[in-house]
Amino acid sequence: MPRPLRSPFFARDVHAVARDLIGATFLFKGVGGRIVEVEAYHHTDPAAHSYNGRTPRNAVMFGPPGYAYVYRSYGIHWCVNFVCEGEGSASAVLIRAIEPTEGIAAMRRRRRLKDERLLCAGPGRVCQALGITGAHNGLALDTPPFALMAGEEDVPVAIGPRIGITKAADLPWRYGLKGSLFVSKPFRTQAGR
DNA sequence: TATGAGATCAACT
DNA sequence: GTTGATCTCATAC
Repeated sequence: MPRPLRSPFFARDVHAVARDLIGATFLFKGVGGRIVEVEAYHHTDPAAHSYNGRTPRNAVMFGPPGYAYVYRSYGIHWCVNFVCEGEGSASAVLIRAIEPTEGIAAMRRRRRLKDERLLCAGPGRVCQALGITGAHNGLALDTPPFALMAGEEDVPVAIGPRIGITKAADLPWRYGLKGSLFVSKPFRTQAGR
């Protein structure tokens, strides 16, 4: 039986959580799949929303671990993060891509797309496919409508620099499932370099 | 394949 | 007024 991931799982170093989330199953109202790509954001990181202190938008990041931080990106998209470490540490993991396994028909309806690879290949796409919006900011991840289950042990994890940022862009804080066709952009290790 | 514009909101200068 | 943890569509090479 799948093991649910609860608060203690998130009350750890944000990089350990990010790596362990690869291969885990993430569902929202029964729709979702296997997490194949995430990025870590530490509060000491200039690219983190929490770097310059607390604002109404990022307040959830300053709360306890194991909660969802949902924010609007570029005015139109929603992106979901999992709050990590301890209360006030303001670190989080951005969910960037999912391999769809549950509720694929519902995701296709929301995204109006046939290509399964693109349904959840990007942080904005993940929220659109699963139906996550700002209304779900601050909800606990271990109770409905959210559900999180541990995946297989020892999945192969690829690591690389984060995407779409300008500050601290060289830090290798992006984690992915090695060889997955569902990531938003390939990892260099996949391309064989 | 690659680059560019537009959509449109919160935070910051 | 500008920028950004984005995506889609259009046009160009």
